[in-house]
Amino acid sequence: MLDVAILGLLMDRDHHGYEIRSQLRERLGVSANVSFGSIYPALARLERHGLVEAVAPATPRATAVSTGSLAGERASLRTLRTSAGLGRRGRKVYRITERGRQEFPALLADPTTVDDGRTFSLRVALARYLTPALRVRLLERRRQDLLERLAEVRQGADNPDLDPYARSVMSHAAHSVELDLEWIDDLLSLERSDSETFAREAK
Amino acid sequence: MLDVAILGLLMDRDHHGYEIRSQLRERLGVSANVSFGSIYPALARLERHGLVEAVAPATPRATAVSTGSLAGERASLRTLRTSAGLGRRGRKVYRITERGRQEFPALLADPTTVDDGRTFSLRVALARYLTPALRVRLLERRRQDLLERLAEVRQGADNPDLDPYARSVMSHAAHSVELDLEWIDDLLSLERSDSETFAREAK
DNA sequence: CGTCGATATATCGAAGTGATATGATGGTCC
DNA sequence: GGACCATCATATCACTTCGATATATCGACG
Repeated sequence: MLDVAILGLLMDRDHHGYEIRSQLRERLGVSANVSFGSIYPALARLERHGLVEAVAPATPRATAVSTGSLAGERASLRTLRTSAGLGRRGRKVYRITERGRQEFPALLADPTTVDDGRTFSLRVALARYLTPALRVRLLERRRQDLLERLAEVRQGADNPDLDPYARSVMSHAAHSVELDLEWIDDLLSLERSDSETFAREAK
Repeated sequence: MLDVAILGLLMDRDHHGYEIRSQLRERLGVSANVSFGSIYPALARLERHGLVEAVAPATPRATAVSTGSLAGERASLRTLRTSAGLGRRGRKVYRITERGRQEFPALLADPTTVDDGRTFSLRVALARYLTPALRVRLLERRRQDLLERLAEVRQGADNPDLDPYARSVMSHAAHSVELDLEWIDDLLSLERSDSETFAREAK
């Protein structure tokens, strides 16, 4: 799902790898610091698949092709780095390609992957790129999963075989799932009132 | 942290791999189904390190060393499987070793690893194996982390740059963290009232 | 008798983590 | 002006975990 998150950020504007990490926290609500050991390979992967591309920095200034002077060699080195997408300060800025833009909504909506808490939050954070119908499907699928999970943890919370600490974990998990369900129900009612508004306006 | 979870289950009683997966959900509150692709390698790892060992099943019955008859070959096959810890139906039951028992509390309390939600819940579910002082340290460390996280997500919830969906994710994250903090504060006050009770009794 | 669903172990490639290395940039203190 | 340090930035490594897949056994059902 990291690929989707990165594409989601690039839909807005270009980013380099280091920046993506902070943006994941600040804009998409990802709680853990995603490691660079996953971000850089992910960018390379996306580039290989043609969904993103490295862009030349704002100040390319790599015009000099002077003869073999020391300054010339420096310039040609700079040109090399620039052509590879390496800008000032060694930054490598990525842009989403046209193909990336086209395929992103399908990746975001992909119904074959089952959501856990993290991927679901990520998808909601990017939900503006989904159609209203896909948003509702996303929310209702998660709602079903949470209802099943709620039954499980409630059973655990009442299980006298468990010691007080384990029961406390179960009971807190139940409250946490209940909070999630309230959130989802709020989002669902917003979706429905939006579509009503739309229906009324269409009349 | 899977190793700690498995050892925690084995502290109670022997288990085989397949069973461990269900027990993680039922007794330790792990929400995602941990894949067998991590459980079996984890058991092999723990066995290699001498923290767990395969046990012979309840009905070993591997006495026959008859000559090369067909029945004899079957029996020797059975013996082979039995000696490797493979019981009836191919089950491989594991037991925690004495060394495993000794090292488990230190692994569970390990202060060098930073908790996310999953590892923290896991540790609380196994908190009966910690001393009261280590329990309090665990809870207070997590409390600090959550306070920092709360400031972050509250900022995100108020950030007008974000669209309504992303803000909703941030706002729900804030509520969720608040719920976690209430839980931790409850657990902490329980720890303190327990130690008071102990202090009173010691008088 | 066959076969279907649950039990059970095992392995593979891909993806993520945490640690570590390396270097450029910008600010500050004397 | 220059020495120095924190931050910014990319990259790579070994190890862990995941998701999919293969395989075999057991019990129940018609």
